[in-house]
Amino acid sequence: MYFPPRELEVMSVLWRLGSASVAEVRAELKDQLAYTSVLSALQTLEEKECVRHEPEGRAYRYYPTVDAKHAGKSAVARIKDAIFEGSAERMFAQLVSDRHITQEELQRMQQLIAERLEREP
Amino acid sequence: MYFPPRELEVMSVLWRLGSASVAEVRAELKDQLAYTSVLSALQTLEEKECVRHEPEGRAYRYYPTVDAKHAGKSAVARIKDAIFEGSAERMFAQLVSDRHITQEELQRMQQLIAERLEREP
DNA sequence: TTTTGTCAACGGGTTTTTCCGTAGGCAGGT
DNA sequence: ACCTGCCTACGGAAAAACCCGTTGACAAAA
Repeated sequence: MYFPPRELEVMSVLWRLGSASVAEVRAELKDQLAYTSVLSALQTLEEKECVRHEPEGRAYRYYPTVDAKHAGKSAVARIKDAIFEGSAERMFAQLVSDRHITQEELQRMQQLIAERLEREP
Repeated sequence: MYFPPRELEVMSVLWRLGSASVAEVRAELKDQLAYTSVLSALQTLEEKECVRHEPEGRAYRYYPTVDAKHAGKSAVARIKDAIFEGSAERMFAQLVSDRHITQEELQRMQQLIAERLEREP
């Protein structure tokens, strides 16, 4: 599962909103694209069966058919293997080097690890 | 900084080996590509100034000009924002859900978080 | 009814990515 | 000198990605 930049942005909108019309996707994108450009992207994604649509009034409503979790799994694996030499630890180091992670987040991460260590001793 | 699938594989080889000739990159790739296919990928990457080359005997030796760390930073940010709604915590959850992370790795991760929490209380 | 606005479908143009065949250079062996 | 083998450069085909204009449908407003 791989998404080129623009298609990833479109998928991102659908994951965030749950579903969206062409106009709604368009409104969420940073770049100001023509309506038909966004429609094209959605049609491409539909061809790949990553989204589907249902009629809604005169327009279509688009739904993601792959969930963010699944896409995230493969994306993380790809980056981890290609860039961090397969090391989850190194990737993690990059992840937590982010300046604006809250203490609460860090603590919940610790909690997650702790639980996992208890579960598999 | 964004690499399409094939170019990412090539960069991955260069990061892992430090540097490589065309033949060496070719040998590391899973897909069996023609020699000129690998050369093309490297030339494309060179055009984008992501690699450079130096003569070595009759052949060229290619060096990455962007380091894995830098590429990793932008890749992680992109995936985090697009797929995990900007949440480092969610991405982290995906990262540690990997079945074959060792206890030692998990403990070092905890260590990393602990240090960071102490440093910024 | 006419106009206006929104919509999807279609087609086309451009760029990027991917892959490879061919040509030509160059060193080493015969 | 000639051939063999490895190398790069070049060109180009094919597919994918990207972007948008035009068209025709349809409904609501004027």
